[in-house]
Amino acid sequence: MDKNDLRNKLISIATRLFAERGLNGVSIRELSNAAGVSISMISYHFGGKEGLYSSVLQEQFSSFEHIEEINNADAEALTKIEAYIRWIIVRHRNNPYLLRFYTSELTNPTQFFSLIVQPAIEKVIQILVRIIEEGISKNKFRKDLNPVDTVLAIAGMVNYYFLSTLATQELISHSPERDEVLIRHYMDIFTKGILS
Amino acid sequence: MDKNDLRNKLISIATRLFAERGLNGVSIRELSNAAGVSISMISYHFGGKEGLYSSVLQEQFSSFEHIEEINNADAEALTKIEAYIRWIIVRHRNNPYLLRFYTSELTNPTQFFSLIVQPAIEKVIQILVRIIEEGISKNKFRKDLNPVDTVLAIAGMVNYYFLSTLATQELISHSPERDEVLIRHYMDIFTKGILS
DNA sequence: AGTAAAAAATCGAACGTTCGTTTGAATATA
DNA sequence: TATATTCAAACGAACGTTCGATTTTTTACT
Repeated sequence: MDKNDLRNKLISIATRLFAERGLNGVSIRELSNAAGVSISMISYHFGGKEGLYSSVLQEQFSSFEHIEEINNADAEALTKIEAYIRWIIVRHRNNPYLLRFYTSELTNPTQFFSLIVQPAIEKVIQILVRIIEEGISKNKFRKDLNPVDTVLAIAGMVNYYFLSTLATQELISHSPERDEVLIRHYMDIFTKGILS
Repeated sequence: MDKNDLRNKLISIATRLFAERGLNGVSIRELSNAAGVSISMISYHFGGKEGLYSSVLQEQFSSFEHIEEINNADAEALTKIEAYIRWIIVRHRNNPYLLRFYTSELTNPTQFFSLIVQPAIEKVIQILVRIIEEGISKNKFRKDLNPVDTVLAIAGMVNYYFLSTLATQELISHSPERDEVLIRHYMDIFTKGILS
């Protein structure tokens, strides 16, 4: 088998299993059995169990690299904000790793955080702040808005989506249609609050 | 030592350690060492490691029982909403267990969820929905608001607070003063969106 | 193109460690 | 004296890693 074939296969299997039970909830024996290889392959290809877990996390956060597409669109600030909300919900809805990383299981969580997560968050915040500032400077948004705090208000709505889809599945049924209803509702309330 | 003394001591120590590293990240040897007793005490008093963990979780979610105090206050709907936001932030700020429970580590997470968490969430949502409906019926809020979705928008802001305080500590410094600024900002944006 | 040598990939077994639980004796409390 | 609590020791199971042998793939040379 080609080297990358097995690597990708192990990452794929690990992504599913770690999502369900976390780093310490899955053994390398279960992982290697599911892949049909011996347990030594995980140490060989990833340098150990945590190396495999880090690869999974890294892949999960890599999609944030494409956030800039939102800002490149030739649209008004409010449209960009809605595009961001829709983009992040579609891409990351029901993604357990957005929560897993908060409840750290790594031996050195700080290192992973500063390497992978913090740059991703910083990039998103920066771009959104720029969008808000653009809206203010064009007199579309209220002049007294604090851009950073406003970004936090937007991100709050979106973040709640991950929590609610994961935690309250039996309370509130989620679906693409329900996504749209909530996005419209969020934007509706939010729009009236920030327009000048 | 009195029975309840040791029980409370173990729960106290476990609350701190489990918060940092999760159920599988802490061994009963470390827990019992910290308490200065033998490891068999955990099985004796809690029926095992998961029994201790469940006791910790249960205690963390019990404070939601006091949510009704918010609704009893003789105040307008908008004031109650602000009171809710302040209440939950003050009580649960930086509480890692609000995230830990989402990334399940229990052998039977469904059972704990339906017994402890779901009733707590349902109660909070019900009370907030009632507050929104009250605001609508008194012509304070827009008549076309969907109460449930509006609650989700509010809860989104608050939930984000837990995430951001835990995850972005190095990005955005949090403090009681910062709490107030953000609460004011949230309420400011939100108010303009829901008033009739 | 064919072959031999080198490198990479895989395996199975074994290692030492740590885990949570159990047990029976000892101590404290009523 | 009877009951509840605590202890130290031991148990078997599971864990992640390592190691030498074996197989597969790649490279180098004719």
